[in-house]
Amino acid sequence: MTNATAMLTALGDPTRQAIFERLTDGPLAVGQLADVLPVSRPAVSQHLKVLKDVGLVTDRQDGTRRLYSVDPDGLAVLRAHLDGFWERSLAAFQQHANQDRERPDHDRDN
Amino acid sequence: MTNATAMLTALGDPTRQAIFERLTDGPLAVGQLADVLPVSRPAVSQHLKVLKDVGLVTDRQDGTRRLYSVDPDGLAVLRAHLDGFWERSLAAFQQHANQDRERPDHDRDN
DNA sequence: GGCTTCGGTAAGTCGTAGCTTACGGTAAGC
DNA sequence: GCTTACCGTAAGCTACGACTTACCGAAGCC
Repeated sequence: MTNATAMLTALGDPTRQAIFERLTDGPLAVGQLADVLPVSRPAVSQHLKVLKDVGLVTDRQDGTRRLYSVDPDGLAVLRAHLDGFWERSLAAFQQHANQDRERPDHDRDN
Repeated sequence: MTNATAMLTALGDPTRQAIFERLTDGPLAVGQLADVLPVSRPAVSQHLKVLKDVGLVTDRQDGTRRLYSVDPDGLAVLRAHLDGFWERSLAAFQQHANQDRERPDHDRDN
């Protein structure tokens, strides 16, 4: 399982999506996230661990608090993977279109 | 739950990731996918239904078979959502950097 | 009309992911 | 030192989702 697929799996959970989306607006502490989200603080902490393990967020100490932010590098990896999907599907589509043009009689494709 | 978040949730499952990735190389029938993947044909069928419901794939009849392909429009929506993450996190990062420059004596903000 | 291929759906099992409460540990403030 | 604020981890419960087998329908082929 590559990094990008692990990131996709991590972002599969709606709560983690919400956490990550909040972090895109700027760094937040665990308690701040728990105040906004409909889950307990330990739950947020566990989700952050998952996001951190796959490289989507980073954490830094700030006194007694711990600030989490999105990791631009991790997000870049995920975007690159999606771009790969895009290019390959586009290429496959074009090839399919060409095959249709070469065989205009073709078959039933609806 | 917007379309993009639903797509992310759908792609959270590794098997669905594998299915989707195969489809980026071109259209495939259910049986063809099941032959390659380590799960049964009904399982593939169920996963395809999920991917179809969120708009990531489309299906078309081909005789007794049913061909599935990635939906470029759906994939575009997902990419746009990721781009939103990217831009917002970048903006937040720049703002944070500016704040640090304005107050080099370090801070405690809130 | 049979027969085969292909695929969607129903029903049921089982593992695990997500959540909670409870606890311990560290840093700041008095 | 004591207390408070903040957070991570352990333990345990529960719900859900991914999978299987079994069944049935639809489209081609003889």
